[in-house]
Order: sequence, then C-alpha cells, then structure tokens
Amino acid sequence: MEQESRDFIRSRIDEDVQSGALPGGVVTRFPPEPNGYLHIGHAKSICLNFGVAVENAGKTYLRFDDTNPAKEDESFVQAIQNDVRWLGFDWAHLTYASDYFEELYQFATNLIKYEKAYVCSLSGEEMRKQRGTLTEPGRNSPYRERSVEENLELFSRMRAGQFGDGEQVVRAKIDMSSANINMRDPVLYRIRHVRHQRTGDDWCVYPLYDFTHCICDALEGISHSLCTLEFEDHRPLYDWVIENANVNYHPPQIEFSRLGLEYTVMSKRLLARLVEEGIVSGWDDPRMPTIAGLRRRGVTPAAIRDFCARVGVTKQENRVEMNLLDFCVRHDLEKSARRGMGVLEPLKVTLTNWTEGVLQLEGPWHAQNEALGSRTLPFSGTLYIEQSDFSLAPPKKWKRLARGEMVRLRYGFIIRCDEVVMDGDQVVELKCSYFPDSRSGEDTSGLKPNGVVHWVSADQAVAVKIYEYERLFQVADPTAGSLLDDLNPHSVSIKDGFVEPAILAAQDTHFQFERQGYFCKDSENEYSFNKTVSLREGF
RNA sequence: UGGGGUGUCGCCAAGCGGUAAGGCCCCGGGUUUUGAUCCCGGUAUGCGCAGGUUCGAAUCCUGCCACCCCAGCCA
Repeated sequence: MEQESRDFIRSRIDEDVQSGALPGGVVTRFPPEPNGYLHIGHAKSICLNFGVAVENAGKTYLRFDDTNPAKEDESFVQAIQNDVRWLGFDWAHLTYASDYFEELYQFATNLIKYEKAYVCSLSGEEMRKQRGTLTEPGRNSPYRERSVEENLELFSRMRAGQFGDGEQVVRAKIDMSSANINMRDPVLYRIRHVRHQRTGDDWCVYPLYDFTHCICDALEGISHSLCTLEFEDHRPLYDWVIENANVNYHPPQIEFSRLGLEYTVMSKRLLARLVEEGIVSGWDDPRMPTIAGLRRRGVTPAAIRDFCARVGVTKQENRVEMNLLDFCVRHDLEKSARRGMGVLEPLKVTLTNWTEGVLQLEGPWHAQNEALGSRTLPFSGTLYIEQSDFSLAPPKKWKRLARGEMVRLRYGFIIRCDEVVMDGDQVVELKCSYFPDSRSGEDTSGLKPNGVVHWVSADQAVAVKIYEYERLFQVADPTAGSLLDDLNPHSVSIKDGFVEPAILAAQDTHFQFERQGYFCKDSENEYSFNKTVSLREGF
C-alpha cells in the first residue's frame, strides 16, 4: 500500500506543473557522495526524488557528488547503484560531478573575470581567524582586490600544479560582514594533489560543494533541487553562484527534514565509525540502518518504500519510532512470506504411544494464500517444541502445554503431557500421548486443546543458527559524544535451533516461522537465519 | 547575544478563518488449527505560552518561550 500523499514539496511541484513553469518537465536528482553506504535516511530522499519524477512522468538523475577524492571510493559507487536499484528505482542518467570539472573550471573563470571571485593566499588558519564569528563580522582578505589578470594567472597556475595543497584557494567575493557565514567569501576551489577515482591525475584543483552542486543542477536542467534542512543556510549561496557565474538556468532549492530513527544513528560518519571500529561486522551488518544492513536483515524494498511514504515529508525535526518500521515490514511480509515451523529453543517431546515411524503430513505454505501451495511435514514419535510453550506453573488463560494439559501440534495431532522429565530444576523432556483420531483435517476426537503449538520432528529437522537482533543502541537518541556508552551490549544473540526440512529445500529466502516472527536465510552463511522482526504479541 | 528554521495526541502527520483527517503505538470486542493476520469500536474541548482582532482563530496580529542548523580549503 504505497499511496502517494500531498506533502509541501509535491504541492509545490503540482503548482509548477500546472502553471506551465516547467517546459522540461519534472527533473530531479539524487546526489550522494560516494564515501559510504546508503542508509534509510537516503531511502527517504530516494523515494522523494524518484517518486515525484515517476508521479509526474519526469526523470531522475543519479549523480555522484565526487568532488572530494580524499574521501571517496569506487566501491561505494557500485554499492550505491546496487542499493538504489534494489529499492526499486532506476535513473534516466547516471552522472558524476566530475563529468563537469572542465565546465566548472570555466564558470569559476567567469566569476574571476566578472570580479566576483579571487585567488586568496591566506592559510586555512588565517582565513578562519578572519572569518569572524556568529556575532562578529569578518575582515576582508588582503588578497581580495587582486586584479583580474593576476587572479586568472594564479588560478591557471593552481590548475597546472604549481602550488602545494592549501597554498591558494579561489574564493567568491561576496560580503565578509554577512550575517550568513556561508556568504563571507566562501572557498570555491582548493588544491588537492590526490588521485581522483575517476579523473585520475587530470586535476589537482577540486571545486567545493557550494560551487559544484548548483551548477550541476543547472546543467542537468533539474527542475527541483531537493535537499535536507541543514542546507537552508546555503541557499543564498546556491542562488548567488547561479546568478553571478552566468549560468543560464536557475533551479530552485527546496529543503526538507532528514529522517531520524529511534535507537540508531543516521550519519555516514558515525556509521563508518561503527564499521571501522569493528563494533558491527560491516556496512551490511543486520543491525545497521543501512540499506545493505536492512536487506541482509530481511527487510523488503516494499516495506522501506511504504515506511518512507508513511513518514511523510515536512520541515519538522523528527525521530520516528522503530514501531513504524516494524509494522511496515510485517505488513509486507504478512502477504508474501511462506509459513514454516522453526524451533528456536528446543524441548524434546516423546510420544509414548506412537508406533507409526515417520509420517508425512501436509500443511499449506500460507493459510490465507492458497496460491503458495503446500509442503510436506515429517512427523514422528520424537519431536521438539519451544521451551516457552510448556509451563510447570501455567498462568490463567494459558494456551500452551502444561502437565496433564492438551495442545494441538500445528497441522498434526493433539497431544497430552503425561510426564515431565526434570534435570535439577530444568525441564529436559516431556512424555506425551497423542490422539490418533485428532489428525489435522480429519479430527473426530471432539477434544478441546488449550491451543496450537509449532514443532519439528527431531530426526528430520535441520539444525540451524538463528541470529536475533535487538536495537543497536540502548538510548533512543545516541550521539557522537557517547557513542560507545550508548551501545546496546546485547544487540545480537545466537540460538541453535531447528527448522522443518521444507524451509531449507525451498527457493524462498523469507519465511514466517509460525508464532515466532519473520526470518530470512542469511546471504553469507549457510544454515543461518536472521530474524527480521517478531510477530506482534497480543497478550 | 548574529543569521536561518521548526513548534498540532506517546511517535509521525493533515489542516491555510467556520468550529481538530489519517497512520503507528495503546486499550476494548469479534473471527481464527499462528495469543499472528483480518474485522469492528475507543483514545487531543485541545493545536509551545500570553495577549489581541473576529459572530467565530490551530489557522490573522503582537509579544514571549523552547528546540534544531550555521564560524571545513567536508558534503
């Protein structure tokens, strides 16, 4: 259920479309820097950018913002493409900011010619000192009035590699006393003698975000440049560059709030730290809020899209509850996942009156969706049920097994617990009797068991590792300053369980283990399952 | 104390002068061989606070308050 909604950005786009202001149609772009993996916050942006384009028969660019070669890597550009496609979106054009390096250089040259930019020889430290503070204006650089000729000469020598890193920069000539610090002669170009993953050693001067982004948007004819709130302060600079560098098209920048999610962090920097410090197994650790992590966890693209739609797009700061994501995951898997039985904490059950050897029972893969067909279930006199499905001291309304009580084994027979075998205070085995005339589908026993319980046949079941995950952090709003202390020390636990053989034989990766939750086969390890999300528990 | 933003139910979020949508969570009840799903029903006399304008204000005005972002040659 991915119904579109009318948020303020879609409303704005509707107006622009209706007023005929968009001769080129709706054109958006998703512009990640290839310096890490995408997370669910990016998914919100992806759903928005690709979504509005699809809704308006427009198109979307996937543009890698690769202007800082020191931090970027080709492996990330592959991972990002993979994640965007997996989410269900495709781009009209794949571009890189570096595709435009030559044009960008020309626009910077324009700025110099128009006396709107200059080469500044201040050190980073000096520049910082002269920038002023939030409440005090900055001071003009002593190099601010260099002649056009000298600036042109210097800029071309910068490009030619005649200066070392940090020796010169190109700055916009705006207003050192602006209340908006971004307008205090921001740096447009810096020198970096670093090999770029795409342009190699062609360049040693690289443009900064504020100069690059707006021009790339213009060159690609982006009709609506959507970004997050922290760039609101940059909008005047975005507009200034477009207006002053003689770019002939001016896209509007519109900001929305980034996604916040409880009990996790949503910044590439912090996620990278978790990976680098070995706190998680990698970018695709199932506890990570990355697309890769969610995928490995068993979360589906449809669930993520639905989540993004339900969260909406506004300018409000937010931190969405995990509840909502969990709901979306169950909501999607409920329809599609095959049902099966898996026992996470086995308790041996011996049927004392069983004489049939191994019986092949049948059960539907999905009780509400016959189209999924059925599978056979081996049944025998030695079974495992869940430890938590037996109680020595059952509470009121107990719907499971207890001494002298009866339950139905799902798709099998009704059994009664006759004897409890203890080892100290541990229940180690249940001796039960079964009722031959209670077979599922042909029950003539007239018995009324407490409830229904899942099980596997001990000899036919397959031993598997089951990974269960809790929230990665123990506080709802972990911060950089206390990242390690905020971690949940019990975010993963491993159980040695058993699943019915049909689950491993099936091609499917996602299953519901009845009465337990949704699980998926781990993409990296055989005989391993990741718990995606539990079922709701209604008592 | 400068500039830019935001404040509607526990969490999201509609609303744009006519008397508080919806979703998640939660609480009741029904169906059920998953205590699941599904289905019914309930949950803000209140919209950051205080004044004002108006027949009428979450929506307009004034003044406060709270929170977020900005002083990278990161994006």
